[in-house]
Amino acid sequence: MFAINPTDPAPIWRQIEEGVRRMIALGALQPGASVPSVRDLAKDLRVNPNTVARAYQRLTEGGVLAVKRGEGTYVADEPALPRKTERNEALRDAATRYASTAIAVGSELGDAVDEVEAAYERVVREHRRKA
Amino acid sequence: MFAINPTDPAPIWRQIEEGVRRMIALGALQPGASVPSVRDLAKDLRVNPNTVARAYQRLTEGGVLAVKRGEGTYVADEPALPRKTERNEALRDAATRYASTAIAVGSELGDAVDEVEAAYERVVREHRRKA
DNA sequence: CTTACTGTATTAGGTACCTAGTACAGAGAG
DNA sequence: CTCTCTGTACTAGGTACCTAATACAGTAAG
Repeated sequence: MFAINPTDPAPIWRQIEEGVRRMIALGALQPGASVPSVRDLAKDLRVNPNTVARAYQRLTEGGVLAVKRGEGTYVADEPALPRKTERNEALRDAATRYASTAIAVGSELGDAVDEVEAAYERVVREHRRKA
Repeated sequence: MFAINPTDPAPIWRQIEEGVRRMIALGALQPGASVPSVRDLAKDLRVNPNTVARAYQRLTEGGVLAVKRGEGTYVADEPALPRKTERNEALRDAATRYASTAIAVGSELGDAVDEVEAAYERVVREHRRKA
């Protein structure tokens, strides 16, 4: 699936939530496809099942996943994307954080942009590989 | 000085540390200039003095700040920049995180880059204003 | 039916972080 | 000298997060 970054200050359940959203956005998880059980994914990521359950629960509430109790969890038929406003807001926040650290370490704008392009392609490639 | 983002999962002391580094990188804090006392900055940021002290201590250990005990804290005469390796690593990590969230919310590479450029200019302008 | 899987809920424990309060030593002004 | 500022150190408390262990209800296969 994807990897958990222990050095990332973000909570693990949020990293899982975002990871699933990435997989769906990139087509590595198609609508209707089944996602690993909480126990399986927890074992895969070396993480507690409760942590995975929390991420799945949030994704279900958000309309991204659909639960068939006792059977499994699946990608929703029409996985809900964040509203345009929320998406822009999230992107803006993330961009601000990135720009802040780029400046803090003494990087020029050009370098920062180059690094983003490289990272974007890298992440896409990484997910396509496992699709 | 700068603002603390409560929604940022990064610890406050790290946000302060990074903020000071930004100010120096942008010239808003010149070498030899005095930085606010731990109590003043704590009051300004609505944060506990111990949290500021922790950030200052790290910056001092890193050669960015110089402490004159009983007198105050100053920007080092030659504030140490992160080594090229560390800088590239930090930038790469940050770029990966940014690209990941951009993809997760369904943004194209172009939008992600545009947002970074806007954020970069915004952060620079914000600091220049208070220099 | 039993067995084995699914998601969900609950409780308890540990760690990291932030807060609050207090105390101490060094430097400068009165 | 006293007074006031500086950074530093320590203890105690609370919250968020992750872990661990257990239990329960629903579904499917044997």
